[in-house]
Amino acid sequence: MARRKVGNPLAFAVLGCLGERPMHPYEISTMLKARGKDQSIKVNYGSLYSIVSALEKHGFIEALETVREGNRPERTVYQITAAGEAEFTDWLTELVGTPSREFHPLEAGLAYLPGLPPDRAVELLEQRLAVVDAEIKEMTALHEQMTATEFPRIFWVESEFRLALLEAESAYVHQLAEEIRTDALGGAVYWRQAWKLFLEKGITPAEQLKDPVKYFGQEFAWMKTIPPEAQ
Amino acid sequence: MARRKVGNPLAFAVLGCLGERPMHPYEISTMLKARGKDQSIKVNYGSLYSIVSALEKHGFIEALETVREGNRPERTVYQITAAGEAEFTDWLTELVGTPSREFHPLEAGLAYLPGLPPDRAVELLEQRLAVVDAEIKEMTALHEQMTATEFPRIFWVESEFRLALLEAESAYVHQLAEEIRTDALGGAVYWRQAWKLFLEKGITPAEQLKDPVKYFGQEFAWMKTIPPEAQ
DNA sequence: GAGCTAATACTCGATTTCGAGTAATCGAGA
DNA sequence: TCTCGATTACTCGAAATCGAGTATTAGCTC
Repeated sequence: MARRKVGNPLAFAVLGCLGERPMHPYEISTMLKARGKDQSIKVNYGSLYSIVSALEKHGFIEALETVREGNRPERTVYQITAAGEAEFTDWLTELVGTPSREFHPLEAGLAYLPGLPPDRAVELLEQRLAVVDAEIKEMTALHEQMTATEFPRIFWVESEFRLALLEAESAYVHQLAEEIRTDALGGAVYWRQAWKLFLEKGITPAEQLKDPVKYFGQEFAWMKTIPPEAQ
Repeated sequence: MARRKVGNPLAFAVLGCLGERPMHPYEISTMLKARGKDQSIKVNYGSLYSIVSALEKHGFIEALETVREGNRPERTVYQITAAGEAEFTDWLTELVGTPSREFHPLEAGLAYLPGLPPDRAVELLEQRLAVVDAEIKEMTALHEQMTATEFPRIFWVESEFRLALLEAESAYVHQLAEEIRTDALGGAVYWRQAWKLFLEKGITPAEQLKDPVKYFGQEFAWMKTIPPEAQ
């Protein structure tokens, strides 16, 4: 069984909403948007109704009443149960107190970076930087505005945290692009040469690995000694 | 239809592996582990066979041969197709060049931080810090070791990037915990008071919101003016 | 009062996902 | 040579996921 009976982060947001007062699913979705919680939690509205059912099935929420206004579809109003409140607190405790292994897509990309020619890699890293830096600028402006209107920081720490991560990403990517461009990155020369051999002479990476000394010089003799399980 | 015909990051890793030479699924899984790619890409071995089938169905890989060694189960060896190579390069290009909105679990937690008493929040943030800082230390040591053995940096940039993110997380969480502890965080005083009222007098947050001036003083009059759609 | 757009309030089912299970074989030690 | 745990290699189905679609109504304009 999964660690949580209902594991989708949207379920966490639903419990958070219903902790305030009873609501019907559609109201929950508008509330989440209005509060900007959809900026910090991935809210997929297609999953909302399945998640509400799952929460009800496991006794975290219960139907309070079913109302009909005019000729509109029926709306079931749900309220949180004691078990639901406990689940929410437990979940919140876990989210704050326990780091969980995240896999950033850029990590996956970097793990296969030699799969692109170095110049192309630099180009793409710079393309990413443009978008990331624009977002940093936008968020910074928003934060300044919230500070100016004295909207208490406790209500937007999640946004501050996101900004901190974006700034770290920007700084790292900036530095990496620079180091590739100037061949200051260890292995960059070899990387450049491997792509040159492939593009100009059609020598595939597999062939290159068979005789690294021939293609890259004596200092790459070690490559033969290391089996395919490099690293 | 989804952006990618096979969207699981593991499919990206499978294409990356088969780009090197033909392999059978189980060999792919051991290769990914041996290369440490499972550190940068979420590899769920339960999904491996479904993903390989999906890749084959869409023409990104094809069965090369089916071999049987001794009485072992049959193993189908797959090779990448031209379409598969194109898909891999396109995917890699996207991973490197285009930021995608990530939802860090801590962001979700911070968005509901007032749901915990301030002192408990500090406690949990510090608990997280202990784990994160231990990991930072471990990774730093590993990086030093790789530098010492002259293992080229280009082969571990993904690890450097992860370290950069962890360091940013640590710095932010450290600062936040400190600011809550010292009430330097905007709104922290109100947050503390709200929990005190609730724990000592049983006044629920909902009741408090109805008459903020009474509970928090004149400077919180604005809270009444802002409807539930705060922020 | 006709027509249009935006908002409201869901529903559906094709895929995808993944944990847990299975079963064979290998190798090390007793 | 017997056993037992580790490794090899894969299967299955229950549950989750999510985009895309639908139908109604409110409110606005002309």
